[in-house]
Amino acid sequence: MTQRRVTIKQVAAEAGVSITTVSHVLNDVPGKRVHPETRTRVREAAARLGYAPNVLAQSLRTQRSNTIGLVGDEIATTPFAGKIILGAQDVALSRDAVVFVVNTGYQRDLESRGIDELLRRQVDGILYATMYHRQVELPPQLAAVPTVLINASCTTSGVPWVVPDEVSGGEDAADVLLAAGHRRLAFINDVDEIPAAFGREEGFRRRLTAAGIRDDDVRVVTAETDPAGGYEAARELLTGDKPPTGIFCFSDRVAMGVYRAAAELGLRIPDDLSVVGFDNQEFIAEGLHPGLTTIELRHYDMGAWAAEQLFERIEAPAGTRAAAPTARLRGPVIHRASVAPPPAAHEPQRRRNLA
Amino acid sequence: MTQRRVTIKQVAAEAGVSITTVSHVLNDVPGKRVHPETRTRVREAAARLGYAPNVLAQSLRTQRSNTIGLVGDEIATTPFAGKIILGAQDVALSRDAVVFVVNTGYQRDLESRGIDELLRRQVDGILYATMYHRQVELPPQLAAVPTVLINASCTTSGVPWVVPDEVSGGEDAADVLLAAGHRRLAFINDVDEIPAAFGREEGFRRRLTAAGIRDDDVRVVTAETDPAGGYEAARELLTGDKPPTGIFCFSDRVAMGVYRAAAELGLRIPDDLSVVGFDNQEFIAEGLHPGLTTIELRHYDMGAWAAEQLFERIEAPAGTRAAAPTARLRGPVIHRASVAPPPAAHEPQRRRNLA
DNA sequence: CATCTCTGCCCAATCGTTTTGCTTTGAGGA
DNA sequence: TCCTCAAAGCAAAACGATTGGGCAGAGATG
Repeated sequence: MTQRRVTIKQVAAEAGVSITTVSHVLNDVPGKRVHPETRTRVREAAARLGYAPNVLAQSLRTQRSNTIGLVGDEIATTPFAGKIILGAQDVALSRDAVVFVVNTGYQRDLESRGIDELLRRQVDGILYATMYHRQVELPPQLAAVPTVLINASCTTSGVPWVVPDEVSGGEDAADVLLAAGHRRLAFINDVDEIPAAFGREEGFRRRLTAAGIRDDDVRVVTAETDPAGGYEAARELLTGDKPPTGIFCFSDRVAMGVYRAAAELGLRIPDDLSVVGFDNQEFIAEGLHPGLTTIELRHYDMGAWAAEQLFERIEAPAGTRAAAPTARLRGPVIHRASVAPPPAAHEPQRRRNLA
Repeated sequence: MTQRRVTIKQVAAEAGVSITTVSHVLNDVPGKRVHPETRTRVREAAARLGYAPNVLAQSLRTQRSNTIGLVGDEIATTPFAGKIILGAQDVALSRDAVVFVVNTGYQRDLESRGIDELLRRQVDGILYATMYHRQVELPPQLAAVPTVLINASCTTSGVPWVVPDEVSGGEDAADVLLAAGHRRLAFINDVDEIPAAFGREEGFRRRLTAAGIRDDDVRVVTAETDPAGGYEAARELLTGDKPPTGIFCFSDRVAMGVYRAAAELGLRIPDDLSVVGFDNQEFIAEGLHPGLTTIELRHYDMGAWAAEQLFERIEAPAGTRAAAPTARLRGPVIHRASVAPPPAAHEPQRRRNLA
């Protein structure tokens, strides 16, 4: 099996020229003159034999492997991650490059192993992704090779990164609820002190105060980022006095818990309670009933942006070190059916929708 | 940046020997005699310089790249897929190999592009995975290289494959419900005619008849494999006469719809209705309330099994073509809280639980 | 007719390894 | 003193490409 692949030498023989010439015509080397007739002869020979250059040999010679690595703590184990891979892969493939994927879990040694293995294979660059938006310290080995961060920022200068725009995510969530007419709101935030938590809360609060909502009409509580956490938090919010008419959830999974709490309390969504999620996690946001209005996390685009940047840096001649670009990607709000005007009754605030 | 990596030549210089000798000692080439003292001198030099062989050069020479490819239609875009990647990667890394991931979507040309790109990089073998268990025709290019199928079977002989054991999945689901005492059951199957649909139904039915359940006490309906489909199907099942007390769902997403239908009809799970899912799709099975009892799909293990097989075949000397092994992996049932004995009342059948 | 200038092509070095033979050295036997 | 042989190490040829520098031959030029 595995019959030997056809090499440049065979093409040369078939076309009756030297391998040099074959290389010249197949690569369209500028400044090299070869007779048009010979050109087509070579091309035809190559086509006839089904020749495709051996990338290993090519890479060895040119010191460019057309291969990038994607390493991350949970790059393969969460639903988001796949999208990152996909984004990166799509731009890679558009440049005839291929992507190594290394999932490190949270074992520092595995990460190190993986990166070494990639470097030994002369990857042109590495995408370093984290599952949750956070700040990281770069593994030292990465200094040797162009690197771009995904879903993470870092203090080392000169390293581009891309993260979700948490603040405007919070703003957008607020806007959706405000636009529907809600004036008493809550945010179920993550317990962990991470950029996503800070940012979303900041954006959310900012828009509410800008809209003139009084401080004691907005409650921010924290909970575990899962359905159980959301359930607990929502029960507490909804059974207290002056319950919110709209709840913004740190994640779709949290929203899942809110749905349950609402159902138990006899509150219909969206008639009695509006809910906005975060992530647009397929299977949840779409699967809930009614469909969950939520803010999308643009994992595909982060992967693609990062890959673009990476190739940019790989191709830039050594000296040209432009300042490292960074990006905060603003996710669109995905409108489904979980937001509606608040129930008309017993609202102390001015009421606007007098049909 | 990207300071040149240290090569074998530098190690040789540092140790004061030829590169031949360095190679001999570092690879422990059997039958080659080199003085113990020289050995340690070389080893120390290598360590001091932090030498790691260039895999590209190595591969070029040895025709073995220690690299495998994982290509699949949705290898990166579904929650399952990640587990497959992970399983494959883990066994690969344990052999100092690395995994290329190529997601092809359903575009035949992209698939072809991707595979070519992998072959040009001399991958030692390829794992070919499909998202849904089905039968496939192998891309012709794969004939050139060892291949193992994941989640798919194929008619080409000599190609190992691994798939979920659908039949025993159906059996296990039946057993769970039977053991709880249910005698009137339903299966919401997939509309598509795929192995998963056939197999699960076969297993499910087999156990029921073996348990003496009468044919008109088991209903099998089909629905789209999503919450909406499950909802519709469940409503119909539960509002008809002689409604089932236990429902086996083709997938956890379908079960999600069943939960909603039950809630609407005032049926509590598991008191009034028992539900069994399939997939153990994190975030759903666990996130539903009460937690969904379901059959796990062992994606990680499929990835790992396939990778093992692949390396086995790669390492087997050319002539040794053992018959291609195949495997059906039986998933464990994950017990949560959605199954309980049927309600005691108004059962026409013999009643057993007379507390 | 000698020289110059293109044109069209090829030689050989190189990338960093592995691997197949040598070659060198010194000890031991005749 | 010479020969043989094992031990220890090295030179050089791959692997399959790219690339800088030639080199032959045909026209053009003086």
